[in-house]
Amino acid sequence: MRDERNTDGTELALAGQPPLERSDAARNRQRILDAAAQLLAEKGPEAVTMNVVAQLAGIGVGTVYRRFGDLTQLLLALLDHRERQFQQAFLSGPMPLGPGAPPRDRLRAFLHALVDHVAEHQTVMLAAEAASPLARYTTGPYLAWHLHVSMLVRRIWPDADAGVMANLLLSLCPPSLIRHLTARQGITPEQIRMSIDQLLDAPPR
Amino acid sequence: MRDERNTDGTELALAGQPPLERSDAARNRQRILDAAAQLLAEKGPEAVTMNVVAQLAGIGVGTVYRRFGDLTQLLLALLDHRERQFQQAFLSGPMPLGPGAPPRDRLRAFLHALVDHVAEHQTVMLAAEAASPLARYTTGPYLAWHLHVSMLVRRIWPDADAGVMANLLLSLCPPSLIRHLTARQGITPEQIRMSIDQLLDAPPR
DNA sequence: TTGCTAACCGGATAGCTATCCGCGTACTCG
DNA sequence: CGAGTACGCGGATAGCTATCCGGTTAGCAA
Repeated sequence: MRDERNTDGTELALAGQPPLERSDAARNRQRILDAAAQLLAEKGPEAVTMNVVAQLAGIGVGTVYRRFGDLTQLLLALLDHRERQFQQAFLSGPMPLGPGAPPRDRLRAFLHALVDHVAEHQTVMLAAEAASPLARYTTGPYLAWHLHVSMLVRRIWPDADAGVMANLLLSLCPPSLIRHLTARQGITPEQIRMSIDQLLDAPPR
Repeated sequence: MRDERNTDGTELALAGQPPLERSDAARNRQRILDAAAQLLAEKGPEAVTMNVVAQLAGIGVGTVYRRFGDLTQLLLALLDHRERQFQQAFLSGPMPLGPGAPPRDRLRAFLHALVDHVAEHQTVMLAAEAASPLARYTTGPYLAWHLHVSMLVRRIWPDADAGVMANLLLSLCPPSLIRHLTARQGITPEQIRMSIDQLLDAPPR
């Protein structure tokens, strides 16, 4: 993955704000993530409990809580890598998702991509949502989505409340709904995207 | 308190099918609901736990689970009365919420009313959502909302997938979002209603 | 190398949800 | 009115999340 130690502390002079993680702490963080990922892959999201993760990682449960706060954050940490990819796609990727396209097209492309993104990671996201529903709105990824959509909304509906509107648009694909539609009703992400388009193109006067 | 038996059949509309509840069971159901309502009113939704409810009601915890299945359903049962009022309002109340108005106006009125309804009961609904996020989509109230909105959608967008579209519209006001906006951001239900309108009136080409 | 200290470790613990099963009782039928 | 039985009762239990705190160790400095 990466260096075991941040031996070169001297060079971190200007990045020195975070007080620097001790090497055993960094090692254990990685063990925890590995154990959680393994459990998730082999036995599904139900099996990812703090106790089991700690045991599999060979450390105490208290350590897991100190590193990740709670189960929700541990689960979300597993998605971190994919989340960064997604962010890069809509911040600086190719059109129409990335910059350059008209705001309306970018919004549509973003919502399409978000549906797929959520559908792909529904198990983890749903487990996180179950552990604490309000957490969603304060996670890094959500805030990034919100910022992006707000910007687009300001350009599409100049006199709307962009903050609220962005939240409404994002709530069109919560993990629980995606899961309900795809797993319990046999709906495909494609069908969901079509309905979203129809909703945004809206009013048959 | 009230009648020991459901001889009067108040709730049992046309159903003799359910094999009739034993009197001690009915008495305990009421005690549980009373205890839960009291806890909710006096100490907030956090305090409503199965153990505490059982103790306050003076019965065993096993009984609470047999009567209500799980915490989510117990909490939702507390809303049952209000839920029926709300249903009556959009099924047979005055225009524009009730029948008679153009579908588009009814949909708008329904979403406005739903925002208020959710905002009013956000604490209970949020606790229910936290206990199990997927339950939302299979509760009686949600199914009733969905049926109603589907009907309106079929008339507004005749060639849309009404089922999916209705779910999307309903997910515009999940308890968690309403709570997040009102409690943590200082947004009023009125502002949320305005943004919903703007979204539905949609596209500034 | 040695000593110091802040940070980390992890088992014990409290309180929760949900299930199980032997005991007790309300209702039915003769 | 009296006996049988199906249903309800509720304490004991397992497994979970999250917290706490005394013992331990990594990293730094001399």
